[in-house]
Amino acid sequence: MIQPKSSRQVRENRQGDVLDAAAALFSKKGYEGTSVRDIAAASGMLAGSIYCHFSSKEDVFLSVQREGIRQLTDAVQASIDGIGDPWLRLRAACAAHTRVLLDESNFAAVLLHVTPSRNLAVWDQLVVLRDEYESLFRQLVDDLPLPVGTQRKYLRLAILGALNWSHHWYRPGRDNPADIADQIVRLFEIQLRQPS
Amino acid sequence: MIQPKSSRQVRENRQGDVLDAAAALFSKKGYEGTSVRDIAAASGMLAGSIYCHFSSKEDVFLSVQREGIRQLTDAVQASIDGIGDPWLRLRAACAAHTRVLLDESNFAAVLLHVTPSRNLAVWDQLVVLRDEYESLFRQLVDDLPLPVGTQRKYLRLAILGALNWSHHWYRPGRDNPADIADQIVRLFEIQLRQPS
DNA sequence: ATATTAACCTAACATATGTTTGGTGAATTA
DNA sequence: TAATTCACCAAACATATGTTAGGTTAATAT
Repeated sequence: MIQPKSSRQVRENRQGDVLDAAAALFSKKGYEGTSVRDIAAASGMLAGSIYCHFSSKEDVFLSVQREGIRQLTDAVQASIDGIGDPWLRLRAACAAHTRVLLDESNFAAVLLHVTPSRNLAVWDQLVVLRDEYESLFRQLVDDLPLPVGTQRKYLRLAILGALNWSHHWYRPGRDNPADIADQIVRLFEIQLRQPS
Repeated sequence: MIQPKSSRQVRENRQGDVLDAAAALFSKKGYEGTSVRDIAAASGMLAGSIYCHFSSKEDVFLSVQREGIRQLTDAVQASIDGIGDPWLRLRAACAAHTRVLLDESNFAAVLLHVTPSRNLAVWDQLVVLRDEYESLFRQLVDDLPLPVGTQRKYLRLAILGALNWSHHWYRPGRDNPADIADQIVRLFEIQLRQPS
């Protein structure tokens, strides 16, 4: 027998359905390119029903972004847990970041690649969210033993940029997220790793 | 005396005005976020008049992209002209690429950062254009003397990714495009460079 | 059994969208 | 000077948009 769901379970799942659908659509068609009717249809309801769960289209978008941050943060923090060597920590974090971005969900893809018109009210909140997440990597890079004078800021931005850009050329099956991250970090690591 | 313009000159300038306005708007608000009326207003005309110069909104978009490619290609090719050392050639090319992307025009920014819904008819043409441009960098990276086993594909993608991503954090005045490119390329170059 | 809740639908609202049609007026050509 | 061209406007078209108001239905609580 199909499990009967309580109404609260149903409600929560439906919220999740909407977010899943929204993440997929935002990721594929952008913010303005996705209509509330698109999202509703993809979650098996009609446009107006969305407003039972979210107060506006912007609200849906913001929720998707928050979920993206959550997934990335959780994955990165779990990946470095118990690892001591600074370069290995960075490599693990980058692999997790890339895995979530490329494979696991559309939420991270929306967070990193979908930029709605800057005049949205949510804009400021998004910047804060992203900065918080980036500070994770700031810490990881700061912990690296590097030659004096190495510009850690550019190192951090270059690594994250190179990884994030993989979203544009990644093809599932042909490439592998963990490989991509490893290969890219190595390009920086080989040169900069200090003999210990 | 202000030079009197022939009607053909006027027409061409107006076409250019429309493209400038479109590039600025596409870059700021995305493809779907920009309306034909927006573009028209920013070029001092009404929506319908756009169709005197372009056959559709997609056509405007494609023209912006083509101009972006043209600017990037010209700048990069001019920048490496006469330079022999492979690493210096790469550095020059990256500086030119970054300069055009960040400072000189919105056209390159649209080309690299604005992705309309994939079901646009122009999509295939865009991919071809971008691939052509990227092959310039493929050549530059192939010409580098590198330690055996270095994955040139990832090196190329990492460099371009890191540079392109600068568009997300670049702030005019605080950073400098040429510096950004130089600092980033140096991160790869310092020890990958072979003693000659 | 009754009252209440809340997820969802139906239908509409005001506005925005890409595009077309036919006209105007100034510049170019003959 | 008369004819022609062409950039542009005015107005409309069909459709799509975000959002709201009110009704329906099934599950929950009393």
